[in-house]
Amino acid sequence: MAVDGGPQRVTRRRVQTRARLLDAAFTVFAAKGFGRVSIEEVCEAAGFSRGAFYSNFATLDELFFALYRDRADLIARQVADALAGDAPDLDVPASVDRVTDVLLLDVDWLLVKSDFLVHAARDPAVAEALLDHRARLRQAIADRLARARGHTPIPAVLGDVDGAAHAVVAAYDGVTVQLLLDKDVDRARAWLKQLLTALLTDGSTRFG
Amino acid sequence: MAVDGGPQRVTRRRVQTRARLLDAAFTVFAAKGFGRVSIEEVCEAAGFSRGAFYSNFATLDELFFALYRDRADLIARQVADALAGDAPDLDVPASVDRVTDVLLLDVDWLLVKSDFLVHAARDPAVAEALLDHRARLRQAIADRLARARGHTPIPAVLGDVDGAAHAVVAAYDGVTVQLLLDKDVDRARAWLKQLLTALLTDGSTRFG
DNA sequence: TCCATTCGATACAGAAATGTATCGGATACA
DNA sequence: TGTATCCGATACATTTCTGTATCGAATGGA
Repeated sequence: MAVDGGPQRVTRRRVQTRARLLDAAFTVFAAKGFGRVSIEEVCEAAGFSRGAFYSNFATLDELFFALYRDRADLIARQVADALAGDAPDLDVPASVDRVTDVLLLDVDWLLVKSDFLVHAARDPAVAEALLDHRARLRQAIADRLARARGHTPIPAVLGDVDGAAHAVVAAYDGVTVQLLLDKDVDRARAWLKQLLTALLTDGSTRFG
Repeated sequence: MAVDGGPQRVTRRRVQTRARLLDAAFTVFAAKGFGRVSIEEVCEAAGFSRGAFYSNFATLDELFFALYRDRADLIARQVADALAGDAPDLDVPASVDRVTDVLLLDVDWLLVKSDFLVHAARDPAVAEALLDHRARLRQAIADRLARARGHTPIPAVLGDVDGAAHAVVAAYDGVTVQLLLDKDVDRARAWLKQLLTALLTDGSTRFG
């Protein structure tokens, strides 16, 4: 029943069951959307009965939260890794390429993440968790930008590196929206790179 | 039953019933999210029985689509009006202020719009409608930017005015995401203005 | 291997949502 | 005003989902 205090012995079987439920949920959520999925459907996709579900989670919301946390942590780590490895003298565009590839890798994840967003938008507790994750993501980006200052100065309008990191995330979110509609990953990547370039590098060359 | 061919006489009463259903749906969708709302709840909020609903719509999806179309058209017209009235010699920042105020006016609408986005992301026909609306929005922005060229040149990295309009929409979407989580409209507006300024004006002043 | 504990399947009851068929009152038009 | 048509309320049948209680099987430690 996923009660507080929980089980004393955490069985190996239990861990696998939980993982399979989460994986199945990801697939089903991506395909139909969180709002249109029943507990039964998740169990069926995982090859379990509802008994297994109620033994591991209290509600579908709880499962969704666990699912999001697991995957979001994974992504955040990937981004941090992708950026932390850079030598300080590498220019920002190279990092932009790398982080863009990580962030726009899996459309299914973007779908689930968007579901989670609209879910969080109506539940302050969930919203806080999402804001936390976004803060971690921004931090990884800000750290990278801080190391690059001097090589690639940041536009003054954005303020400091935190402001710039904020802008990067906003660009990412903005490009994501378009990608969700046209499903064109390559275009989205190119477009995100272009946007980030416009935001982070000196745009002294103009036309008009 | 909202069948093809529909009713011969479109009664006055029918028009009002439909409008009241749409208004009630907007309220309920904003509060609970599309995925968690039943036909019954919409009817109750509107003060009708389910008979009224089925007389006007076949499914909740159909109602949602009509709801989105009505409101989105309204917003698009407001944006177009806000921008079209500008004298060509007014600078872009003034337009930025104006369009920002229109776009980030109503958090409830942003909530519903986001629901519609994740809905559209899983239904190509709906996605096309949403892409259409976005194209209209971009057009209004591109038109305004085209008139401003010379006064405020566009960064070369963004390409032409269409690219710049694309960037404006992306920034809008990106800021919307953050707003949905922290619900801070004033901050979102200030932040959007800052982003648009960074994107559209010459960022020659740097720090680092 | 034995056994205490836990895990997940099954069965059941109740609730909620859906869609339809029908009927009385409202509405537009002559 | 009369009347054919339409609109929305009501009642009903059905499906779907949920949550719980119970039980046999699996598991991990002695």
